[in-house]
Amino acid sequence: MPVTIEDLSKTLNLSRSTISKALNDRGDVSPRTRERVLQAAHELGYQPSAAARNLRRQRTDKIGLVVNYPIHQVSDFLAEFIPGLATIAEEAAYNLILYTSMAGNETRITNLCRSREVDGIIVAWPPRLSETAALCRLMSDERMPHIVLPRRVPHDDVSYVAADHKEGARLLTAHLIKLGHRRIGFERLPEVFETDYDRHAGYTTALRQAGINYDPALVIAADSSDDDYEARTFNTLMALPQPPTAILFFTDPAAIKVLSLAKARGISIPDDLSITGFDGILSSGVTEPALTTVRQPLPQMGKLAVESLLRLIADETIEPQQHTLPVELIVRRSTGLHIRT
Amino acid sequence: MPVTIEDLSKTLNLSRSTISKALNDRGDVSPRTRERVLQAAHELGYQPSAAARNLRRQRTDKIGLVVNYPIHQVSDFLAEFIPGLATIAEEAAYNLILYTSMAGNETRITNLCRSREVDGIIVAWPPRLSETAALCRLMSDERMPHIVLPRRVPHDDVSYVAADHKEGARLLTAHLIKLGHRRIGFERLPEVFETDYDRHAGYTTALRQAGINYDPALVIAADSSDDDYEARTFNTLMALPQPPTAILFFTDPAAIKVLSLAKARGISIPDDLSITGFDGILSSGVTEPALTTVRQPLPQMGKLAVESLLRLIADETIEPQQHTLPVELIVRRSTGLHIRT
DNA sequence: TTGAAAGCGCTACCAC
DNA sequence: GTGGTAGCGCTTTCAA
Repeated sequence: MPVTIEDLSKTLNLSRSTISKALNDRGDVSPRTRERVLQAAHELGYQPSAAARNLRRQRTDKIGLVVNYPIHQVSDFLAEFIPGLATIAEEAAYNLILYTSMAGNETRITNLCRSREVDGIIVAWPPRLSETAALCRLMSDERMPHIVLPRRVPHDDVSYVAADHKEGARLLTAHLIKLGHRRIGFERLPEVFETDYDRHAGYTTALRQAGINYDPALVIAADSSDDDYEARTFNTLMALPQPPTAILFFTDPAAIKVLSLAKARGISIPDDLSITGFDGILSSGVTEPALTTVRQPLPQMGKLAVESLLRLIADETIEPQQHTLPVELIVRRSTGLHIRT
Repeated sequence: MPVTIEDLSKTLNLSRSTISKALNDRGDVSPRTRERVLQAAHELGYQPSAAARNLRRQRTDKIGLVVNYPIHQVSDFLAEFIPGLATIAEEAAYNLILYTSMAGNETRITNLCRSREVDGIIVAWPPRLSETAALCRLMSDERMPHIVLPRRVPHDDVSYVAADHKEGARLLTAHLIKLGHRRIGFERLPEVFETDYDRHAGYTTALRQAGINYDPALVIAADSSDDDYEARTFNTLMALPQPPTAILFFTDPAAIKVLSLAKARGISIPDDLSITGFDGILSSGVTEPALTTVRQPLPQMGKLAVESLLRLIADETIEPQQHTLPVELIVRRSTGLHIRT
């Protein structure tokens, strides 16, 4: 049986309240008493029961990380977020509870809110926009502080931390234009709503700034439920009467797959075709050629998400926390000069 | 304010006990009453308070994942474990709480045990053997069910889930021998105790089976606190009067680093030198040449760890759970024939 | 079949 | 400066 405050009380002939005060530095306790209590607590190995504390204080000092996406598809990203998330949380004496299998399950989220087993929720990779909005409203109704990661939500009252995807796509496109490319393929992934929207906006912005006409034939909407979507994007674009000389893929893994596809077809990268990824995962640096890509500041995003959430927990009347973090263009060997013919 | 059992009680004019029984399918409750309770619970949106439940039942339905290693150094592995861990846990109605910054901190682990905020602990990447043993004894003293991952612990009373590193190293070595290599370099990492020991045993076994003499000069003990240890291993071995024609590195990232080191030095892989990694991370498949390596069944290991821990939680008198899982040799292009001179 | 009451371990209020 | 007491929300005897 663990040592309880009652045991201390008996040992020291002091009331439970006094002991509690001494232990929590609350109220007036004589220095001498404090000392005795601390001493005895240490000797007996007293540690307050988390459950009893939680019940009494009506908070748990835990935050929930709700992963709203097939977990194995995002575990790479998770790995980069977790150090930031967990470190900041623990510095603030909070812990992280992982909830992985509640994708799109409103009931389970509702129950999580109502059971009050966490003080706040980080919603990671929520599904399409309408569902995300519904989820957030639901949590608001339950008065559960929450923040969306890593996606921008275009609603004034929703907190989120995201990367600047518009600028990322703009940087990549501008980089290709500078290399002489004029026909630049672009892969979309509409299901990730604002992320997709922002990237597309960055792409068109770069084209406009360079005075290049937007050609809808060069823009392919992919569907990640299709196992082979990157191949489809690639094939569709290369089958065009005038195929592009460069393609922006939606993710690094997509671009990496295309690397081998191209090799198999005798298309040399970057001599015949430049391609880019997005995210800057570890693998993107070791392929042959290494990928030109854009890196999101995942560790900082994780930190910021927790910091913002803690702020929302501390004061629920605070304004929504909306953060868009800068990205970094990484130029490597998968993009090269386009020689005009 | 959340709906409590008391609210239901008032609404239905039933006692709290009856409601609790109806909700938990316990005791005898008339079907009609049961129905009414369930109905009202649903309508009012009742969800039991986790804290109150935990306090009363003296358990939390949570398991702790204590990461005993600088988190950013293992987050890649963590990512591969987490899907298995979390999925199995959630199927059994448990959740995972992450504790990342308690490396080597016995006090914090003790406190975690005493606060009873988890029902069991998975100790991931514990430090050197003696500390691991101390940690496990400590948890045993606190009667906290626990299991070590992903390392074998050579004590009868400690539960663990590990991969078969001995067989992994044996497979790699035998593969190289079959390719004609006789002088095979081997990198050790003593700090990971049994893992290192087992790998070394696999290496020597393969040599012995092939009738090759063990040459201590070919075995380098690395120190991961040295930022550049793989370069040091590589340089030391290649500076030998008779350098090896193949080297087993301790991890994939180490081998990947050496890939570029070798290229910079004009050493062709695998023509001049064969190298292998260990772990089979994603990147190992996209390098040029791709790495020959050994894959640990991380997802299964995660699953098994949770299953075993749940068993220990359910029945603390059960025998220790010790599991060593088979590994898989992945032959790729970083190893090639050695032509005798 | 239902209900009253005790109590899990803690904190906070209010007397003293 | 200290202690008595109530109560957080639930489950579990035990009695009716």
